[in-house]
Amino acid sequence: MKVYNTLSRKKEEFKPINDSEVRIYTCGPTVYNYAHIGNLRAYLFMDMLRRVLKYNGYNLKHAMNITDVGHLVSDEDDGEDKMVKGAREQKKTPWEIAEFYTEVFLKDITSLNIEIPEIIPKATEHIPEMLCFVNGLVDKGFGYETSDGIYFDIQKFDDYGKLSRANLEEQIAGARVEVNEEKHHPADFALWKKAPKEHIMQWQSPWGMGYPGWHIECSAMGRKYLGDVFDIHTGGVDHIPVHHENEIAQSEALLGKPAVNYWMHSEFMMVNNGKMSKSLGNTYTIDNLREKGYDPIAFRYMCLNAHYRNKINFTWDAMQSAQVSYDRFVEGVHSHKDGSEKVDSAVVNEFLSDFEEAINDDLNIPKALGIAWNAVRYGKKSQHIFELLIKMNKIFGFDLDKNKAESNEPEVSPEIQVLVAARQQARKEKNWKRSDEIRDELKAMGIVLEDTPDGAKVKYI
RNA sequence: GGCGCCAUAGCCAAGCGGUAAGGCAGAGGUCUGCAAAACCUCUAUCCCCAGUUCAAAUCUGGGUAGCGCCUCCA
Repeated sequence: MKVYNTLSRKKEEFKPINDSEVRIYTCGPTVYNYAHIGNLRAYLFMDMLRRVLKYNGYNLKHAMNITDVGHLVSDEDDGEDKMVKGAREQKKTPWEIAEFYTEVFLKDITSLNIEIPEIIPKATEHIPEMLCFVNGLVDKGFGYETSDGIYFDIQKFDDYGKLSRANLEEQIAGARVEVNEEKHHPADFALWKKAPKEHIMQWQSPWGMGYPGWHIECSAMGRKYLGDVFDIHTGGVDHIPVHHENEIAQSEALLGKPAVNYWMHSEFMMVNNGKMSKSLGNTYTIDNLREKGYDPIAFRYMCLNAHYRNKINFTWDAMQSAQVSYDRFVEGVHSHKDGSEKVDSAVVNEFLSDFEEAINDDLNIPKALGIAWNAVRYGKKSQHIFELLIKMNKIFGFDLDKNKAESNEPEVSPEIQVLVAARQQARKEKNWKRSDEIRDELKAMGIVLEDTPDGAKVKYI
């Protein structure tokens, strides 16, 4: 299989360090708020990567951190810290907040059929590893102490900026960089911060009480669970310029060699062609989708319909389109379940090989989905096609097993049941007028009937 | 100011040099008492200009539009 490596800006043949087990690190969430659908897209990408690797027979050792220490104390603009503030008002500790949102996050990704990585380390439980990492860097001369913390000296690391290919000098000339006289270089970043007394979370260190810098946790936990050198590191594109650049600097400075072979990044999700961010207030959560009647898996479908390295523009129209497509896709798959027509195995094999070629070409899931549709729409109904689609679904991860009709069957009140029965009776008597009256009546109540051979199906609008 | 991404039908979106996947919407049809649902059929020459090539949506150069990052953010 081929994957696009941000470091080389090219698709490369994927060669794992260890033939049987692929080691991956994914930058996980900071659990201080609800994850929005843009965040979730990144984990959908991670899930695709996992599934394609497994499809190719690899075992996975995959770590995704939970960042539960960081900017909880900051007094940012009020818009965003409402959750945190609210939680504080409820007299919760940062640990309780973290626990709450970690649980919500895991529930959210589960509702999208995202497989949970093998290892979910929490930052607060790895302070010793981080301190060890920082110490190592200081010993090697890459870290230095200032009055407020320990900083990484990027000028000592020749390759700084190689991932984003940023020209530091030029960037700094035009960028707003806070002046910190004590830093050797404006872009030097904190490995460890000394904590003011009022800082909520702090730990003992060789430099007094403090808390870890924003980048060190991933380097330290990745190394602990995956070893000095591992295969793939993933994250969102926003991590390229700073977070991952800094991880590279830390790890390579300490190890004297690259720690990661392939860097993979997923693009952003836009809303109405613009940026989606908490600070703009245009973010949606999984629950928001549910409130509007959308199945989380239909959102999954929407994301799978675009390549992970391209932006997706989220609109409610697109969401609606995805829901309809997804429902029809599932129904289409089932239409082959009991099919008895014969399909040449060459046809099935061609679908499969096209499919495999697509997923192995840097996770071209949208193309694979198109191929699956061609199989669904294939002229003959056949169990062989059904089995093929089931196999493909190892990648897609849709809810094919659940009977959609059943899972969507709403609770029908006795009052409505009476009306439905009355209409059935009228239809039996070919009293179309009465029958249509009842249908209109129900429609006014927000209920739509679909006549099937097994009777009328009740649907809420 | 610097770095980077992108521009394909009404909408979403593949395609990466050999003559435009797929989905939604729309139109027509089958089915149905009528609807609905489902199913079938149909609908583009790829932002503009120039170039390379037997051949370009795909490569090169120049425009134009949009977007992202450079500050916490997937």
